[in-house]
Amino acid sequence: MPRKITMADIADMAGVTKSTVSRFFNGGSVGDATRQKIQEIIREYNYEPNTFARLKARESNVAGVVVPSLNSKITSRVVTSVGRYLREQGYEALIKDSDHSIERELKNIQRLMLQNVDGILLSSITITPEHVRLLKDCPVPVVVLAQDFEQGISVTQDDYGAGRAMGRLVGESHPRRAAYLGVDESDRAVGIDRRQGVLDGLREKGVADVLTFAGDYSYQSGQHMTALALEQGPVDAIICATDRLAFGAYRVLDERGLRIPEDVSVAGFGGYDEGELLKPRLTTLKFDSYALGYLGAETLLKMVREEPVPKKQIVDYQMILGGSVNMNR
Amino acid sequence: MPRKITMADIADMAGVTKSTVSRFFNGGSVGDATRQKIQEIIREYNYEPNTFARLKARESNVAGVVVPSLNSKITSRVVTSVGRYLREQGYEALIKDSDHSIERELKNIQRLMLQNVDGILLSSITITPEHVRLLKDCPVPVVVLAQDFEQGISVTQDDYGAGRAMGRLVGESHPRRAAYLGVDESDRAVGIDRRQGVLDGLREKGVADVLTFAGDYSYQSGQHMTALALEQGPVDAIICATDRLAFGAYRVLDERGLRIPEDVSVAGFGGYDEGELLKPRLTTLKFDSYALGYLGAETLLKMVREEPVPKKQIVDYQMILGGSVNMNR
DNA sequence: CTGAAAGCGCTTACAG
DNA sequence: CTGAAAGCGCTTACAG
Repeated sequence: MPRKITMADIADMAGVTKSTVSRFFNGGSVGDATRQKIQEIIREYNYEPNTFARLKARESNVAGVVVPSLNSKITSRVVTSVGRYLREQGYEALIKDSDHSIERELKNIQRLMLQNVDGILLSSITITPEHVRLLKDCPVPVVVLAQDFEQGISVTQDDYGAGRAMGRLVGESHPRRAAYLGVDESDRAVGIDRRQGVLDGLREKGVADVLTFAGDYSYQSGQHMTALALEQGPVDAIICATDRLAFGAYRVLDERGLRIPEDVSVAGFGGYDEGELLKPRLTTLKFDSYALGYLGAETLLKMVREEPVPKKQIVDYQMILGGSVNMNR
Repeated sequence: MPRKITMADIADMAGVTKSTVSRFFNGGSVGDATRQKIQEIIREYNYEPNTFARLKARESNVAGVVVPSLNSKITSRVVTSVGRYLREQGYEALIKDSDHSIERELKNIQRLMLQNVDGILLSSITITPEHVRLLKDCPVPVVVLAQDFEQGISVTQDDYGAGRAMGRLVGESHPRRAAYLGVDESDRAVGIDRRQGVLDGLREKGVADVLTFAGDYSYQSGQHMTALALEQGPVDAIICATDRLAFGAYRVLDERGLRIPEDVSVAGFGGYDEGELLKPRLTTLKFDSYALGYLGAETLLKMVREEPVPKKQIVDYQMILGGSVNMNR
């Protein structure tokens, strides 16, 4: 296998020192003839400097991106969007997947802090006191995505407001008894804020009898919680913390011969394309995940450049009306 | 903001030189008392060495992973699986998303080659002559995922065989006229091999009248190609290169009042969970993407250790029988 | 077991 | 405009 080509090799071939080649890449002054020559050689060898060897550079032009998983639709949207913005700005994304483990998440943050990244985008599973302690000593700017972060800068979704909007919408259908299929409170944004919004929205419309459940984010969990809800007697409406959970609800309701929305209304959060495939189409609420990623990355780079940024930004959401909520009652 | 802590800082605090701290981390000989002391200090400061500063190390313990997109279900499964294996082995994944651009993919490969990674996992959009040229000069081992790679090592799916199995299955339903909704030939595995398998499988069962289409991987494309197929007269069976395309077919057939499978059989590839939600459930074929990632990573690390590896490995697939193919004809 | 020194691939003042 | 030198955070022979 061939040896790796380095900046020194390029310099030799161009008959200059690596100082000059380095300046060529970093926008320092380089003579026209020299520039030509270097240009030719790097093209021939397809050379690009090793970003990670820039140990002495003031800026590394690398941003760390910590994500809870690479398997989630929402996260995929966020990192794709973050990646695009960073690329446009000449930055590279260093993606760290925590694979659903909070210890790995903390470790990932810890590592990035000591690596030469210019900043960190943290799409956290949940912000624990350990997170706060760790981030307090962070030598580079941090932007938290999709979770509130009192101690610093965040770009979030209005989980409470969205929940409330959905609660009201479903409340309009006047269910006698509703169920909320949620997730564990360790995820503050979804587990607590979103749920509270839904409950408040329902109450505003006079719906007070609400069963609440908490599971994980899986399709199976949606099925399981739906079954649990039905065991406790008749339910008119099921609001699910995510579309995937709603998919599970659809299946169980179908198995039991319960019609949507005539017998039971169903609603979700997420706006997954697949909701469109259901009969009836799922009523859901879609957060602008692309905006979340974009704004997060933009805010981080502003912080790197020491420009002022808002402490908190909230992205928009959009209600997608399917036919799964009974509006004729 | 606090300064970054470095190995030299740790060494100072422990009253030794950084040589010793480095040996501590890399398994060199360190006295018991010294070991204790260093242990304490790194715990207190949560220190971990900067992986990317290991410029002189023989091995970086980093593997590059190039993916066409972070938005695809299959890719998500593959990188999750790759990440898990690498982590178990004390390796780190450096993920490079090409965001559907072949130029970016080449650039990503190029960059990784010059960065200090021990090897590269390439989940390529397609292998072009440029890929071959570039990879020929690669200073580190490369494993190609999900595409044949004559010039080197690959872990693939049996796209042809899987296509043929599906072709035969649908052929058993004796459609008078079938349609295949595919993708561009630039993706060799899916665009050519899978399609050819389907066509051959159908032919084996006596189905020769097959309309073929090519689009992209989107839901919209599935709808569009289905509409095109129906314009050309009645069609009994639609085989789609991916489940997403099949979702599009479902929608259009539904809109036209055509029943699945009574009027038209539909089949896909992918085994997405969402196929289960459809009525009837989608008949689909699922490749073992987790095995693909796992084996790919395992093979790469073997190559790094200069152990022998097979030139080509093929992962298994599984037929998932839904109710979308009419078996009563 | 431990340290001094050289070096990895790059960047940055500082001279000239 | 260009180069020599020092340095980034780490690793590795080589002495002792």
